[in-house]
Amino acid sequence: MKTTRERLLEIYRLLLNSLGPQHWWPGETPFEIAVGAILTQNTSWSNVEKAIANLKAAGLLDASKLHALDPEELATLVRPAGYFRVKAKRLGNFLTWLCDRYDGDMQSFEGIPTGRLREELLAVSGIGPETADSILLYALNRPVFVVDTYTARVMARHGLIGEELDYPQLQDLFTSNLEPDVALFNEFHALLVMAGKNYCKPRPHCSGCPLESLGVIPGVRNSTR
DNA sequence: GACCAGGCACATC
DNA sequence: GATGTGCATGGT
Repeated sequence: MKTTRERLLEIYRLLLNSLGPQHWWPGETPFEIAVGAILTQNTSWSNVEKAIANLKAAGLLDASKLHALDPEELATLVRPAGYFRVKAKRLGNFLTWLCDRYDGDMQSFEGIPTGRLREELLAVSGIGPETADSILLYALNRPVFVVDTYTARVMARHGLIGEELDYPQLQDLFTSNLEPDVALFNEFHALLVMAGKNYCKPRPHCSGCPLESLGVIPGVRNSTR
């Protein structure tokens, strides 16, 4: 009988072998990654790219400059990302926190415990668990496992989880069975997203998925948190 | 034209 | 505490 840890690592290897390294997160600076994390909420990355390109072209991919920008102009720039009024507001909330508390400099996070940083991010209206964790892992290299709808769908589709788990439960499945390894967490989440995009689509039923041969992970239904 | 996309806050029961 | 709804562009 394989342990949950062994099953998870088997999934990881299967995905990595078939899909290859994903080189996440697409973004040149921690700030760009954080902006992308907010803009990609329930939105395809191709749309986010257009919005970030607008910000770059305007020379505004900078916390202080964006913070000083007229909110309506910000909304116009991020329009291609969808939900643009909501996202402009959320970006503004993030910028206010970052500029007021950390002088707009994400380098200032160094030395701050991950747990405290997570709490502060979650206190920003518009930043939920996935966005906070994406920023922590991909922008700040903190060992936090990011889960999302793809993660839940891929795992459920292949019978690896027996029911719908909420965010903390799903996250706990990974973090309590894997060592806190930034590189592993980075690649694993990216691979699960790619598997979700390319194979485990909502419909039609996934086919050709690297995980089709897998069985059920026992004992994850009562994962606590 | 329907469906989907790397969520989140808020209203309502 | 659970469930429902608004938010919006752009690709398939």
